[in-house]
Amino acid sequence: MGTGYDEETERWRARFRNGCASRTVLEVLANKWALYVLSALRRSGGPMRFNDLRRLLGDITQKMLTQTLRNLERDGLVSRAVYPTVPPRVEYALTELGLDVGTLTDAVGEWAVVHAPQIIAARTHYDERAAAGPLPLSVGR
Amino acid sequence: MGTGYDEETERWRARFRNGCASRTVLEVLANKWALYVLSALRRSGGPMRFNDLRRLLGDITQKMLTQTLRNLERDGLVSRAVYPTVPPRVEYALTELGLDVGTLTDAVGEWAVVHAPQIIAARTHYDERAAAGPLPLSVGR
DNA sequence: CTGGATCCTAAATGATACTG
DNA sequence: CAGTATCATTTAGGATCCAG
Repeated sequence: MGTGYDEETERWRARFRNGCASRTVLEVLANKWALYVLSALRRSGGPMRFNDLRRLLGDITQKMLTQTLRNLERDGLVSRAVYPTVPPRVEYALTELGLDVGTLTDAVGEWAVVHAPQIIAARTHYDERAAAGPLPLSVGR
Repeated sequence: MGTGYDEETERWRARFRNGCASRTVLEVLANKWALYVLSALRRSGGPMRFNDLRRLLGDITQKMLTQTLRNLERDGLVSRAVYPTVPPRVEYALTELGLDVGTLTDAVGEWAVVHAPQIIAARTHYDERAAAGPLPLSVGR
């Protein structure tokens, strides 16, 4: 027994049932701080220490910075170098993969500067209509 | 009194303090189902009814499909047309903006098919090392 | 200086039952 | 058919304190 879908459709469905590559990438980037940490490391052009990042990012807590850096390290975008001096010195830098993801975030950024305003506008418009009470009956277009 | 950063750095910090456009876009796309719903509507090339989407997506619940569609509609990516027949008939389709976001998700997809395997590999490698116990002392590299 | 450990709140997701 | 409402569970994010 099949599912009632043709083979091409089945392939399309299978693609996201077992983990879609696009979503893996989006999950890496879409948490609250990842983009900013990557951007900071990119801007510096070299390694940055923990507290330099912390100060630059301003209102990130230690915990979230640690967590974000750990995730980026785990995903291979950031490298972590520990110098066992006292006081300790830890430097974070982009890996090749982390550098490469910059081409993608640039693409996102370019699309965003053009279209994010439209999204915001649509959102505002939608919220205003919703606040005005239930629609009379949106028939067709 | 300033913050101790130069003007260019201050501009960089300000950019994400009050809402970064890239993050707005990522937040729209990075929930569990948005990408798949957009992809389904794109594939169909025309409007789709609620239960057609539901069946095609397979294991999405009614609630999550409704929620995802509402958000996409609110953000201006999807349009909703209600035909007050009985039983009711509701059709969802991509707006121009929703169609346009396809160029972005394509870019994400292309980067992803090349690099997601590297991310997965890095992750596995990291987890294996972590499971092997605390590292002896990672000096430098 | 770096960051681990804990406790807490809020948000996302999901299961289930009900309705015009 | 296309939802809404409710409750439970999971995950993300954050505040605070402590330690090598």
